[in-house]
Amino acid sequence: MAKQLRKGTTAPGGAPTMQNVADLARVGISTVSRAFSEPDKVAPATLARIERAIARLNYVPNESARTLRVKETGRVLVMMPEVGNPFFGPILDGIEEAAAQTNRVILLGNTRRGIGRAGAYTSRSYLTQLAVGRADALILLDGSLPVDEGPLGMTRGEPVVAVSEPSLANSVPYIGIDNRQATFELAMHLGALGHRHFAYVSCRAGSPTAMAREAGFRDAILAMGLSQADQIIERGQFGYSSGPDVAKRLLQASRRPTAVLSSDEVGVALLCELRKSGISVPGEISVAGFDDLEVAGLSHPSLTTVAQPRYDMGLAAMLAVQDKLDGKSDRIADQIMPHRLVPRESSGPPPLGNS
Amino acid sequence: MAKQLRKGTTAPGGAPTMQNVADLARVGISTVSRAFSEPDKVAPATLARIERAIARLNYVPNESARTLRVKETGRVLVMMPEVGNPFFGPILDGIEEAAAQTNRVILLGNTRRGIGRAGAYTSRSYLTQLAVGRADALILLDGSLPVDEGPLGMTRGEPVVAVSEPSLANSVPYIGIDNRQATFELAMHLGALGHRHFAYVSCRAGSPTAMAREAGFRDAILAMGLSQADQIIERGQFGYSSGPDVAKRLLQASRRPTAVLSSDEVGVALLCELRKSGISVPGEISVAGFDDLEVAGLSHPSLTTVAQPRYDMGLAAMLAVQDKLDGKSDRIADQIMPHRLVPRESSGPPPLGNS
DNA sequence: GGAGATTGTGGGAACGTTTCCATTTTCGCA
DNA sequence: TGCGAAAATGGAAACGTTCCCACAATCTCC
Repeated sequence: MAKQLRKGTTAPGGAPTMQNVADLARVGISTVSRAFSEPDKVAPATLARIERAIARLNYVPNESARTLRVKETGRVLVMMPEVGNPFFGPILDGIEEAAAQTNRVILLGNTRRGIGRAGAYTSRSYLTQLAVGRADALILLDGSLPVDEGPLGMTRGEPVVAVSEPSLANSVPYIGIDNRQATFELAMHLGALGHRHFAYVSCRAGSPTAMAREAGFRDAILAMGLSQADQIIERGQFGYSSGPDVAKRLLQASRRPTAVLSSDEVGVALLCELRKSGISVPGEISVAGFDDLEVAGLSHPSLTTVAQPRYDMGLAAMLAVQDKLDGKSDRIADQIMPHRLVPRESSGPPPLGNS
Repeated sequence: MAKQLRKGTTAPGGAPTMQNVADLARVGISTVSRAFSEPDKVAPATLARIERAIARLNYVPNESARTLRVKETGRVLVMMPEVGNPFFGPILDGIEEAAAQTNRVILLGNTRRGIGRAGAYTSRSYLTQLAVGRADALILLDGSLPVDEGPLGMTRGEPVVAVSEPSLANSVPYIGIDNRQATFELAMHLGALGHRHFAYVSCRAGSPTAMAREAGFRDAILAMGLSQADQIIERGQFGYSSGPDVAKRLLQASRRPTAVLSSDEVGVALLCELRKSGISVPGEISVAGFDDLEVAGLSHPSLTTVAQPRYDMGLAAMLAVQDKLDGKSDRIADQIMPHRLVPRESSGPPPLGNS
């Protein structure tokens, strides 16, 4: 009942509060708050006392209380189709790097389960559930996510940006390479080696990226003056596991291609399969991938591919988002990043008499 | 000035609030709250009205306000040394899977920058900064992080668990394989093929995992009745890039080993290097990795290795954490998960006359 | 040496929930 | 019909910040 517990004193049960710091430093609570936000508006002596109190109490500001007032979470939601996919690794790394610079934090979301992962009886999508009030911005690594779904969607003006794969929702800025041009160059590289019969294996068919690449392939066919009819196009959702399947179909084709374009995963799997069948690469068939995953450089033969600056893409995305959040810009602009053709052992001239 | 705006009415500026829902549904605010937490204690008719209001207003509960009251964030912090490393992919995937089941969310932290990433003038570590009040639990994918650092560290009783790599801090439960036993088996596998001269390349030297594996290797040497002196042990931090280096040193050794044990990364890089030098694998040298990364199965020759159930490890870790959070258990127990020896093409009998 | 500016400080009202408690309504049953 | 119990409901006090405002103390300058 004594005076000393007039104001809560030192942390009773839970974590120490700002009030506790204020009491210990013999100042008002608003002065403590000020010490954090505008230290130079606090007298040096007072500041010192407050700092000491903070250290003694081991005080850490309560983030929820702050967020409740200020309406900024310091979190950025990153949605991706598979957390485990190595393709996303460097992107995530870049995002994290930028986030760290402003003490922001990454919230990880998985689109695998798609929509409808709502709790209770709010019939909102997982995305919305997760996003509204839980993060300040959204970085999409999966274009198929319906961002502007619902009456409001998550779009209360929070920055949204799509990385590496354009969003199906229009009006979402895109940061990534020019897939069409990149594929065009890759195909032309093979063409320059002498190839005339191509197979194009499209992964994640239907996605804007897949379509852009396919278009780039067609551009090249046209540019080489070849007949579209001669070129095989396979579509589907292929991973490492599809090697045997794809290989079989390609080899059975009435007119066997001398060059195959696809993804790094399919490419490497294909390499394995062709070796088993005793078909030499690039002697009989050239193979090219896409993305320049680590594995492309380590396979045998090493895989010709196109490198995307994945780390930089992640970095750029997060920086753009932060600029918008911090009011340094009011719109996120599309950013086309440079790709790089990486010719390796798996591409070479076609067998003689087969041009 | 009219009566209708007696209670804030419909969302003026920001997001709709629970009060707005209450007004629209013509009930008290506590009834709305109850509708969420104990729907069966609310009259069906009332419930229906509330649901309709929620739908109409597009209401989503404010998480910060809830957290402020209830002191549960629904977030779990996952700290890892490199976000981009493919080894962590499946682990993260498992964690995410389990998290999704209870509507929890993953906060990603990077230990790369280590300690000292504090903001303002709280001299707390990044970890503590991040953890206290920002997450309900911590999953460590990097044993070297000093969890119990500081007067309190983050340890206010929040569940902590180390996955795949034991924490240097004692008292942190470990979920992962028995690295010593696994390496022992791997070495014995090579021994059974006839090998007598080994090289062991230790990665991330100094970590508990590395030490356990090295111990397992020594166990095997002993079990085979071989002299320790004959066996080469290299230590360091090796990634894919170390192939040439490691290869050179091994081949220069006074007594060239016929079998090399290391990680998948080093193993694959080594394979590349040996091929370039015209040394046949496994004809002249057998190579074994560890972890069974995707690349191990795709390299040429495919790499003998030990598989860890990474997805299951992540899943188990998150489940254990959640059980503790939800009061279903009061201690997280160590969990040794089963590993699996994966013999592939890169291991075979030593060259004749070299046993 | 006093008026007005400047600097430093503290009080208290939000922010949007949850939860305790009190109150009102409904129901079961004699 | 009436009485107690049970079921529904609403009011209001936290939770720990931030920030507007008011007040006090110290300067500045003629």
